[in-house]
Amino acid sequence: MLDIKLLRNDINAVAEQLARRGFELDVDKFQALEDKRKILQTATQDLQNQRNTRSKAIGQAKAKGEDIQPLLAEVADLGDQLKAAEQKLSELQAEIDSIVMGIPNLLDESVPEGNSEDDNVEISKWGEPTQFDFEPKDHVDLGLSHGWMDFEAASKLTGSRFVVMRDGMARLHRALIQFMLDTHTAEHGYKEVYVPYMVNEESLLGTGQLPKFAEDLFKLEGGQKGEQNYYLIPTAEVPVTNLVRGEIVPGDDLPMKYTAHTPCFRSEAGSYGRDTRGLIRQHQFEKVELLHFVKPDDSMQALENLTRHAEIILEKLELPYRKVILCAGDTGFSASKTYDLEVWLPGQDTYREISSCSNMKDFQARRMQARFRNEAGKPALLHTLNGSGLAVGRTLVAVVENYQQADGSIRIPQALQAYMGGLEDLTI
RNA sequence: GGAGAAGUGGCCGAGAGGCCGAAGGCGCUCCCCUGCUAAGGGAGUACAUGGUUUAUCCCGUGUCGAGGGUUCGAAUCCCUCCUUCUCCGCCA
Repeated sequence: MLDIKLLRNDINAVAEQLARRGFELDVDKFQALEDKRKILQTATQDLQNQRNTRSKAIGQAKAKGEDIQPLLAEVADLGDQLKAAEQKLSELQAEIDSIVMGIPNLLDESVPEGNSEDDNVEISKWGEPTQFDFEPKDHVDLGLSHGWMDFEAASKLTGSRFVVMRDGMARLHRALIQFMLDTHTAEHGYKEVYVPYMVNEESLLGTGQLPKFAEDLFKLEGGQKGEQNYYLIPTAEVPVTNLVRGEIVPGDDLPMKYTAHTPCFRSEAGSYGRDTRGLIRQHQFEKVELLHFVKPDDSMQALENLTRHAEIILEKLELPYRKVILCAGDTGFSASKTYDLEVWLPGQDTYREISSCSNMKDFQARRMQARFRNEAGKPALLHTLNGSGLAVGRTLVAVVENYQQADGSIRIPQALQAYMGGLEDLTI
């Protein structure tokens, strides 16, 4: 959520900024609503003031034993007026809120212009695309031929875009998770957290998945109390970031760095026909997430650090990758600046996204009222960041494809061997 | 799942229709006193938001778990929900 004051004072500059990412802000509509709000709110508060003053007078008169009937007559219709005014104001406020909640974050100055992923800019490259002296297969062929991946079984159990993994592949998948968590906690200073995989609506509003992107989520029916409906998390970003929702943390506690492994559930609405083959785009996948809560001045540096922590996983696994900065049109709703890490996939003969690291600045914090006590002792919004470190399913794909041998076996990266009981190869 | 109890500022805790944004204590900040230590005295100390503009000040409004209701007036009374605790049951 953007600062409402910024919208009131400098809406044209905001609109101009948002146009960079292709978002059109209806300036006239917003200002018309704001003008109405100002008048209505002043009037309402004036009525409230009258009510309070007169009620107080009644109380004092009563205490002195005076006759309060004349006073009561004076306030007779005040209540109805007030109720009507409050009603109108809250309707108007709701309308303004829904507009404001639908406005994306302002982009950082360093974000390049552009409309789509084709305009993203490569920042750096690590390693070279893996060379083979045979025709490399993609992970689906490799997985199927050994019975390691079973998409048919998964579709029987559930449906399309799920997988069953068996034997060494299932273990390799698990090993990756342990390896990533251990690296981030032992070497990068993160605290590990375990969080719910279902969250309520407030949490999704806080991180920005709602109200705009409901169709991307799995919403649960039944089994929950009251009228509250739960959602499956689309990323650990939601539960972990919401840990600070409504909190005022001591300034000395910042920066806070958390890592969490969770499954992620995405409906992938609107992506029909894309990446239907294999593990690239599943309804359920595992991810190890990195999150920072920092003071505003530190967030740009924190984004560099966080991205670097994700890069190190790829380097330890010796997987060639490149780092790109997302252009204005490709940067996500809540993000101010995003780096994607793209790993080399021989099966697709291209780089594919494996991590996305973003600085949300105060956008999520404002929605969540996540604050810290600054030097002056006053509460101030903190900054939130998150990134994948890494997407486990896609990392598995990268390992399988880059480490494949001519005979169809998979070499196990050095860094993972300890997590595989010393195993050096996955063979049939 | 059943029975009961409770949610008040950074923390503890009083408050039971009006004089309550809220006693008192702890903590924190500033000042005074004190040779050091320990102790003592004084002042200040919630958040959001409107007027209102970078900010301060001032005035107003809202907030005592959340949302409704009763009332001229609600932390206080009523209803619904959420959460926590205790006991019982069930369970990985």
